[in-house]
Amino acid sequence: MEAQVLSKTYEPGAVEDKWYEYWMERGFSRADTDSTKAPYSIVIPPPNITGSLHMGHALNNTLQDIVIRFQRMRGFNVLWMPGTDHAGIATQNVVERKLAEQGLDRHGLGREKFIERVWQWKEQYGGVITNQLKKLGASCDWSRERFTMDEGLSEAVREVFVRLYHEDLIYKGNYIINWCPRCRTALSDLEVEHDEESAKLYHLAYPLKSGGGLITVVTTRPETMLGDTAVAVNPKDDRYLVLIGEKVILPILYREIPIIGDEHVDMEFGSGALKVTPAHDLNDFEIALAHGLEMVKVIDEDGKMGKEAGPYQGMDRFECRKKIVGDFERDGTLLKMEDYRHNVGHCYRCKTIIEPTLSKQWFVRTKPLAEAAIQAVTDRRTKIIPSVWEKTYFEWMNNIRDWCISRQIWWGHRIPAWYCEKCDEIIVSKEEPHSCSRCGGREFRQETDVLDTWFSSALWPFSTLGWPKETEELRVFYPTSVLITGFDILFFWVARMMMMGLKFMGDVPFRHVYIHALVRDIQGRKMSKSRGNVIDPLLVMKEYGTDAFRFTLAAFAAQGRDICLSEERIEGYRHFANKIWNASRFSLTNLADFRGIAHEVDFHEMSLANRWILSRFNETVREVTEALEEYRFNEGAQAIYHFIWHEFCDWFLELIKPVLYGKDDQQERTVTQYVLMRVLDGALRLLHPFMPFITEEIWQRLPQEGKSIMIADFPRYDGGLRDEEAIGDMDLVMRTIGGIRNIRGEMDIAPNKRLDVLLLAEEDGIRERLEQCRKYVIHLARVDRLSFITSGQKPRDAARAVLRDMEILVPMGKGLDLEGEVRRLKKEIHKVEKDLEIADRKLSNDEFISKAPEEVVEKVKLKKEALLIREKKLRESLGKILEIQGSTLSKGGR
RNA sequence: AGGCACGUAGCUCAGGGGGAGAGCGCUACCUUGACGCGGUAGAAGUCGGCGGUUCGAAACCGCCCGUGCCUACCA
Repeated sequence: MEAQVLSKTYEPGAVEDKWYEYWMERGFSRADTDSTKAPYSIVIPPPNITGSLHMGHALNNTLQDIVIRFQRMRGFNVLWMPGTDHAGIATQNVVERKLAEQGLDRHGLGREKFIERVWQWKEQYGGVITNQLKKLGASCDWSRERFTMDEGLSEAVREVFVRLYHEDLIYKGNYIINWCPRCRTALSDLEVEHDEESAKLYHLAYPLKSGGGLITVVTTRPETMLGDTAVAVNPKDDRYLVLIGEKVILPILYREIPIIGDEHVDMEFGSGALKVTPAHDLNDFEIALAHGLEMVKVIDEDGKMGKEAGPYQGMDRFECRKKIVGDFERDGTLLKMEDYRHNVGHCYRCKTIIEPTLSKQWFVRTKPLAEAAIQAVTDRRTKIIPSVWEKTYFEWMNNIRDWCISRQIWWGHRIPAWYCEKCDEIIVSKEEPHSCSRCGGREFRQETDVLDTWFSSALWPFSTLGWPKETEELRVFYPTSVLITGFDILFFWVARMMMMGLKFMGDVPFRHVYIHALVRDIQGRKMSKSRGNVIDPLLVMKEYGTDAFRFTLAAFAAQGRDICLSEERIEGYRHFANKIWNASRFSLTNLADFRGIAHEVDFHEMSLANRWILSRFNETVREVTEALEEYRFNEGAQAIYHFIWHEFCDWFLELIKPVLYGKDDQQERTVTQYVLMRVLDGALRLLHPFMPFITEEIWQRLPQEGKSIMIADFPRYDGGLRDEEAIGDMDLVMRTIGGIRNIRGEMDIAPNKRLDVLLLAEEDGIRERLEQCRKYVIHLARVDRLSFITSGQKPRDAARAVLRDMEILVPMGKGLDLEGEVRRLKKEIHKVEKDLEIADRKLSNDEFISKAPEEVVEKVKLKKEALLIREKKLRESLGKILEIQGSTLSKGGR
């Protein structure tokens, strides 16, 4: 017998890289456009090239890999399309910071040189995250890896831009946008984070032009008063009605501005009079448009006061605020200052306070695109899972606003628009134009703005497949099967892919959208570097093994919104991996001399243990398959966990040990080896999507011919293996053994002491069934002699366990702990009585009898009968014990 | 301000209209020839509170309390 040499514990570090390389070298994850198999595809949410693997990536990609491996094993032609995102602002910031360390800045370098530097940086560090994904086991088709700025994708971006522009779905316009003075770029609404902050609410008095009156306005940003071009009041407001049409003298600058009536003004808030600063507030901007007001920009791109700011020119906006407040105070026109909490917008990248600013930007007209995207989800061409997110999706889509897509940075897709040097005509085309369509001029300057990073991301599901070319990839793999992502980018990304996919492909980009939770720390906080609460997935993988980590993520994936990762859980699943390892070690040792079976064995001829485990395995196949089909990762994980540990290891392996060790029945031994082999192999396959590495490591040692478990068939449910009788008989065995063990525990009997056990089973068939599996009971409960008795033969001095269909007695002689036994029996009687009470209450309720479904009533009746029998037996037993106790006492035994 | 989640054993969390579950932790015992990263047994919860629907609610509905998140142009 050649012994397999396996170490006593599973060491993940030693095998993970080896198998990943093996898979990749042999191209097991490669998709094939010529395949006759049905296609199954997922596009990865492309991580930023600046990124390094965090918990969110780990969860997201683990779930994708589980689905991908599952579907691949089920026989689909699988494509998992990988790639990375150029991450405009983020990447530019990183490189700028690096330059700053060398005392350089991008302006000194110039645009071209700077972009060159970014590409260099990308070559050097951009692959970090993809290597980390490989560590995680992600079975992407790396031969197709794409980057949002590579040539093909850039062409797709230009194509889309040009087509949208010519359909008037992209326009350039003056608008108030979110400006980050530090990044010096416009941001979309989504890129602004709102946080509640403490501030002051200033009450400022503006003098009326006609005579000595004053009107009070209220603001949190006094410095913007320099750009005020009106004061607005609600036309329904009696206090101010007469003032509408009057003029106000703007303090400090002494500009005349009108008092206007506008219904948007809230009469309840502050004084009910609103200072209108169209160039620095969205709301004011809209009022100004409606009333044809002037728009005066007083804050510049760098956050400093501009030339319209009069005496404050050149000051930082917050310094200016202090100064102006001081000036008002001095003049006695600062009427009040109160504490106030309100939301302030911050740049999502650098946390600088956003300055709403009037600016000329490029926009996508989103409403026409959104209609189709709403329709596609309404009629379920794309299904959002879990469906609660549909509501959020609709809410946003229905209230969508035009999308500001231009960014004043350098790293990104430069907008394909050119301005004629002679007449300023805008020409939008994929390549630089030859001559101006209006004046025939031949000199052009290209638009300097680049596109929002999410613009190229929106095209990802088809641009990565080769669009605008008509490729085989598009034909086979579009629409993709599912998109798996966190809810934090539902609007940023999912919604926009829906719009673009429908617009340019004429079909939804994915059939399903599965939204998973975000990973938070143990206090439920979002993990972030600044909070210092990050758990580094790479360290976790190193310490506990990738498989244990992946399994933990899958097991946690149920929660709606949050996953608070606990290291104890990961440790628990490391133990699970080790358990699998050792069960396999045991199995392999005992399979060493297995040479296969001569001919197929009839399932119904097999031993109880064999039929039972095959039947249970089969059920587990069904559970795991159904769970994964519906993205219920935690349920799949739990089903396979329970099967392997608590059925395969706890019971099956223990049950078959005598068979494997014994030499007498070679036929049963061979069949059992066969079943062991089959179930172990099947369990590994079921587990493979969750734990790819350990399953491969073990599977390769099994006597089989396959190249890799990764491309082996996923087990299929087999109706022929369903065996209710085996399940029922094993239940009897397990309860009997449990009863004996319980007595052992309660009576404090040493585990290795062999017992004489008496079974009283008078019900029909129970005794016969138990007779057939007595060997299991004898072995696992460490029984010396197992005898069946009738109720007349009950010994007095026995510890007993009363089950619903039998009694287990262990004669104890003098060793019987009378008091302990009395206590235990009383406790059980109490429990039974309580259950009886509940059953009685139900059965004596006429309405229950008449209204509850028949099977429920029947169930309660049966239960009551069983309880009554059990109660009777327990009382009998108690009586016996008390009798002994009484006689012992009367003999003066105490 | 609106909206959406969540509140179940000491901890982390499943489940979900008819007998309260798992893992970890805890207690006791066990080096039984795969595994002490193990085994066996055990203790432990008025399923956030109050109402309602129902024959029956931990689950469905309403309100309240607590927590978290998302959306929003109240200066």
